[in-house]
Amino acid sequence: MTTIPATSVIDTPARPMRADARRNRARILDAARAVLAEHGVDAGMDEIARSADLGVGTLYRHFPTKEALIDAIAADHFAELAELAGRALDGSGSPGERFTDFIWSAARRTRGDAAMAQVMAANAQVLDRVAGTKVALTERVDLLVQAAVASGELRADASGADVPAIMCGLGSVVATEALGHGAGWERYLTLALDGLRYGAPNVPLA
Amino acid sequence: MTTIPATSVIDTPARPMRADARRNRARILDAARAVLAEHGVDAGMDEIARSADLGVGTLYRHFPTKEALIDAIAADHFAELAELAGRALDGSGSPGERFTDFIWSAARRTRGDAAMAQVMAANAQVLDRVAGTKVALTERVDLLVQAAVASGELRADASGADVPAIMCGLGSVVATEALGHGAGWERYLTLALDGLRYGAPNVPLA
DNA sequence: AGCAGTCCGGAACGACGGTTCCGTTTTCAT
DNA sequence: ATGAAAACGGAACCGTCGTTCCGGACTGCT
Repeated sequence: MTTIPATSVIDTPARPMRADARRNRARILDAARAVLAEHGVDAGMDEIARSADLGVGTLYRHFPTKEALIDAIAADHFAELAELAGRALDGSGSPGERFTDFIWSAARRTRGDAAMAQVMAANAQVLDRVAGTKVALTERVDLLVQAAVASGELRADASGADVPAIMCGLGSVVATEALGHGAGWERYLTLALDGLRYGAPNVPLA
Repeated sequence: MTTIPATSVIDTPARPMRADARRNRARILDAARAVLAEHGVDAGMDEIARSADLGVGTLYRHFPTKEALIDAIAADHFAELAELAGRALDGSGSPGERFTDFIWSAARRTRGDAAMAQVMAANAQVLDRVAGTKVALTERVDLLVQAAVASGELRADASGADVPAIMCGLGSVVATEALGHGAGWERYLTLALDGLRYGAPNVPLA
């Protein structure tokens, strides 16, 4: 009796992707990353398809929806950030230095990517859908912050939850700057980080 | 010889607006403010018209374009902020207290207004078009910051230009929160303000 | 009251962009 | 080599939304 190899219910399909399909999938992701980075989430599917030298139909074969495509790219982005966080954790220097290293590298990565800046800044739905891929990032950020608090370099009440808020603000500063305004995202980050440092006055003036 | 009273070339029209027109204009602005505050700049003209109990045609009689309507409301908003800045200037307390008073009151005003948060956060074109109404605000903010720097309450390199960056970040934190996320805009503002204080470390750790 | 001019209402229009559909092409196992 | 399954291309579709248009209602002056 020939038993069919028991592929678990939800698993990679028995048959691997055809060669051209695999190649095109990669081209779509590359093109989408580039076009979205330049024009933001409002870029059209046609534009992405053209940039990938493919028909729109092919895009929809690989991603059922524009939303799905953006989610996939956002998930990649957060995976990259998690990777950066991991590298910072393994890095040298004091805990505070590791923390700021991470923040600056993450900011540099996000800068110049209009779509990801928009997602960071104001796209809670996307953030929800990629929540799964964000856990690794969140965990590592928590570790970075806790260590820097313990070493006395960050204020005692600093928390990993402050980081998304800062990055969210950064996203919109970047997005505004991309349109020719703003006083510089570096300046913004410096202020925000200084607010997190130990020694910053914690009690509101007023 | 009867001389026509020389109304300057660009002036309020000789004939005042008809009573119903004036009434409806006010209703449009009220409804637009409310609908936009709740649903953000993506709210439809139909929705605004319905909320004002008027036909869309009437909207377009008063504002040639959706853009014009949003600009008008944004201009009002900045006028309000300028008013708040003026009140802070006249207020009591140290220069630093006056500055933080203004920031907090401006933040409270922007919070709960999705459209204005979006405009602050990422709508450079709108910001351009209302640039005229923004000069009063900018001037007063500069005065507030300069005084607080002089009194030693803000870091020496603080500048009025930092305020838009902070408010821009705040806009996107608020926008994200409106969708159920975020660690609290108050927390964000506190961090940002602490970064501006005198005594905040000015030299990057790394 | 009557009239001219102003203003209103809301159906219809047109542009835009995401999505679908199906004839054609490519791949791959036999 | 060959046929069937898988993938591609891109014109057409459809829903949405800003905007226009014009017949009808309303104001305000005489």
